Amino acid sequence: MQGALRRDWRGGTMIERVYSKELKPEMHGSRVSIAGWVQERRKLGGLLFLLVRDRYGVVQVTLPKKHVSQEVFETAKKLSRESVVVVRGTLQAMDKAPGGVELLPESIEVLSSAASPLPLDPTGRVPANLDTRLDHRVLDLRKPRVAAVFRIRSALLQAARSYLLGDGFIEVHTPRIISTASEGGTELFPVSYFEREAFLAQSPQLYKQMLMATGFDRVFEIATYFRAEEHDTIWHLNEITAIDCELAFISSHGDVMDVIESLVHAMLQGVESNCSRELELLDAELPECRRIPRITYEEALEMLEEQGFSLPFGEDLTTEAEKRLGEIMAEQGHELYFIKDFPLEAKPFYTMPEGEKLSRSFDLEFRGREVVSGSQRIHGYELLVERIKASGLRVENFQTYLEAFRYGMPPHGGFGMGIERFLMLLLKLGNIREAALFPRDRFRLQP
RNA sequence: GCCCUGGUGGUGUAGCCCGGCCUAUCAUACAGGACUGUCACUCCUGUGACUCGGGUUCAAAUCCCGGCCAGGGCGCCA
Repeated sequence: MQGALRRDWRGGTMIERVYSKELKPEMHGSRVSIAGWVQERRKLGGLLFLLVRDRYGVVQVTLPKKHVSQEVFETAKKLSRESVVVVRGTLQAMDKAPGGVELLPESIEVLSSAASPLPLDPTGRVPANLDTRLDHRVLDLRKPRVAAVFRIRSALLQAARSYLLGDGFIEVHTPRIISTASEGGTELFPVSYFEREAFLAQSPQLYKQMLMATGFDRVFEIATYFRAEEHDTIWHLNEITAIDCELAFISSHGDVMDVIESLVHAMLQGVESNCSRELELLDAELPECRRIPRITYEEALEMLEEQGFSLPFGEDLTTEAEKRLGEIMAEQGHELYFIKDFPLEAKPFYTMPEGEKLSRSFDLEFRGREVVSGSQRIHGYELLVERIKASGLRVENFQTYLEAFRYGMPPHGGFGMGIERFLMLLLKLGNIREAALFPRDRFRLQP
C-alpha cells in the first residue's frame, strides 16, 4: 500500500541512461543506454559512426553493417545532426575509439529529430559572429567552451553564497519594482504599475542600507538589476546580475574591503576546485588574490603621472587611465587591486566623507577594469540630508529611506559586484554578452 | 547622448580601394553517389548569396545619398 502510494506521488521515472564520463574500458561487454545529441555522423559504406554528445562529453556509437540490425543501421544513416537519441547497446573496449570505448547499438530511439540546416555549427569548427551566436543561443550553448562559462558562473556564485552565509550574512531579496528615480546616477526603465508609473531597480542600494537599521547586521543579495543607459560597448549590459553586501558596525571602509578580499578568494577557490576542466577548455588562468593591495586615489594619480598621464584631482579615472593603471599594476604582479579614498564628488550621495574632499570609498579593479564598487555609508540623518541636497537631489523623494536613519542606524558599509564583469575579466571573454546566457543590450531583446 | 566602422549562400569568408573577363572565391553545412576503423574521414556530383531604396554610369557586389540592421569607442557605470 505504502509502495503504491509512493509511486503515485513520484509520478514517473527518468529515462535510464549513463553519462559519457562514466563509460570505462573495464566495462567491456556490459549493456548500457546513453542519451544525447548526435554531434556527428561518419558514413564509410558498410561502417557508420555516430558521435553522441551529453553534458560531459562524447560517446562513439559504432555500427558495422553486418553486426547490427538493418533497421538500426537505416535509422542511424538517416539521423540529422543534433537530433536527440537514446542508444542502447553493448559497450566495447576499443583503443581506436575516442575515450577507449564504443557502443554497439541494439536500438536507437529518436526522441527528437533536429531540423536542417542548422543556423550555426554547434561543434564550433565553422566560426560564427557573436550576433549570430546570440540569435541562436540554445545551439551556441551546446558548445563545450560556451557551456563552460556558465558552469564556472554557477560555481562562482555557489562559492560566494556559501562563503557569505558562513561569514554571518543572511540572504535577502529587495524589491525589483521601485517608486522613484531615487538613487540618481543611471537611467531607470519605467514600468506601468496599475494607475501609477514605477521603475525597475538599478541596484538594491537604498533597501540594503535600510536593512542595516533592522538588526540583521549583515545582508547580501544576488539578483538582477536594470540600467537604462544607451551604451553599446563590450563592457555594458542593460540587465546585469550582482552580488550586493551590506554590513553594520564597521569602523571604516577597510572592514568592507576585508570582506571582499575573503569573498573573492573563496570564489576563485570554488572555481579552482570545481571547474578545472572548464578552465582548461577556456584556457583561463586564475589570478593570485591572497592579499589584494589597496592604493589610494591620490597614489593612483601619482603612478599615472609618472607615466606621463596627468589627470586633474577630483575626477573619476577615465577609461584610458584605468586601463593604463591596470598595466602598471600588472607589471608589479597585481591583477586585482583596490583603489580607495576617491574624491567625494566622484561618488554617490550616501558615501561617507573623509575630511573635506575625500570619501571612504573604493573600487576593486580586476585587470584594469572596475568590478566592485563600495564604501562606508553615511549613517547620520543630518549629514545624509545635507549630502542629498548637495548632490542636487530632492529630499522629498527619499522620505522612506531617510526614516530608517531616524530611529537608530549603526555605522555601515557595503559593495556591489557585477557578476558578468567579473566573469568576463576572469575568463578574458571578448564581450560581456558572452557572460550572460541571454544578454539584454541596447538592441537585443530576444532570445 | 556624441563619434567611428561594417552588412556577400544556412554558417564563416575572398572580391570592394582602382566599376567591366563576377556566369561571384574558398571552407563548412545540406542533397545524391562510392567507401568496414572513422575521429574536422576521403573522393565524385549537385543545390544555395551580393541588406533595402534611390542616384551616378554604356556598365554597380564595387562609387554617392538615405533607411534598416549590426559591430566598436567615449561618456556613464558593474
